[in-house]
Amino acid sequence: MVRKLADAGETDDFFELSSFTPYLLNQAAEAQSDVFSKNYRDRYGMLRTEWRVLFHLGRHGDMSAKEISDSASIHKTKVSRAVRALEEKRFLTRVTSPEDRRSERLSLRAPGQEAFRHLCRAAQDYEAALERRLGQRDARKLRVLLDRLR
Amino acid sequence: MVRKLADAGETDDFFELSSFTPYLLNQAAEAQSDVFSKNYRDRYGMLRTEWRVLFHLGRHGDMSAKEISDSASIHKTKVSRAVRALEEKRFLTRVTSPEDRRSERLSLRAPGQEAFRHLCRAAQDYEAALERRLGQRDARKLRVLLDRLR
DNA sequence: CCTTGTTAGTTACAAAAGTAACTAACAACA
DNA sequence: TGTTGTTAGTTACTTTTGTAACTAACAAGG
Repeated sequence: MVRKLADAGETDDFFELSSFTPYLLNQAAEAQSDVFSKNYRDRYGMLRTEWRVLFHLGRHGDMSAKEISDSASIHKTKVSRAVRALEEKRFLTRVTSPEDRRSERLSLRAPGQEAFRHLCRAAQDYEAALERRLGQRDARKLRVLLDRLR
Repeated sequence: MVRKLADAGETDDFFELSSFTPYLLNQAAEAQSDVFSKNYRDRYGMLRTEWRVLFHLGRHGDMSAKEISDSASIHKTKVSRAVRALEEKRFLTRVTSPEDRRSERLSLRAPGQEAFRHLCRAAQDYEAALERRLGQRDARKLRVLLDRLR
């Protein structure tokens, strides 16, 4: 844990990357994401952004790409690509908005709604498993702390 | 926090993406990484993997790419590219190992060592600031929890 | 109408990362 | 020595992401 710089005796470098918070955050995020991504990747061939867009549509009802982009803080090009992918998977339809022909109303189709419900259940199960693993107190504490870091 | 699926009354969907742990983890990790990356990106034009490789060399003294790859859990192609970039920046040299001519001994040059020390200080400062922000207890708790999630 | 400026969304291009296949060197053993 | 298998590291190819430029539509003021 504690060691000096290779040869120079001048620096007292009591620093380990493996206990550096941004590093730990990244490792943990990657590990969790790898595990959960199986749910949308293996069964639906979805990417993370697609699952997020699908979620927002399922959660909030019809929205425009702009609204998703704003509410989910996803860049508009990522949303644009995710929408196209979801459209090709027949998970949603788009209809040009009558009051503003620049924007499109995005709606989940039946298969999209089904995927949404299935993935929500999977997410809830995942969260429950995590909670069992960490204990309810710690799981909640973790969420609070992470929220403060955003 | 609590809402039903758009119109179908059958599903009780008490689930918010914004309190889903993998999502929070990702948001927090990205936010922190964005902030700290300025340190190695703006001043040295380094990528995250390059900073990690530099760190391991500074921390453990001369190593081979394979050793870095193993000890840091970074895929060998990423290490390979990072090593080349660091070499082009004149931060390290490579010498073919005499006892195994497949592998190369990587050594930090003076500018690399300086960058290492500077970035370690920056990381320590960053960690200290985070600790002030969260409080020592919570900062430590966070690290412990993140460690359990890897 | 006709500018000027803004907005929704797409496309094109460049940067980064993952995967697989490759080269060169080693090791072990018939 | 020749064969077979393994390892260190690189390269080629593909996928994903980021950035900038673009198109079409709107809005406000002259």
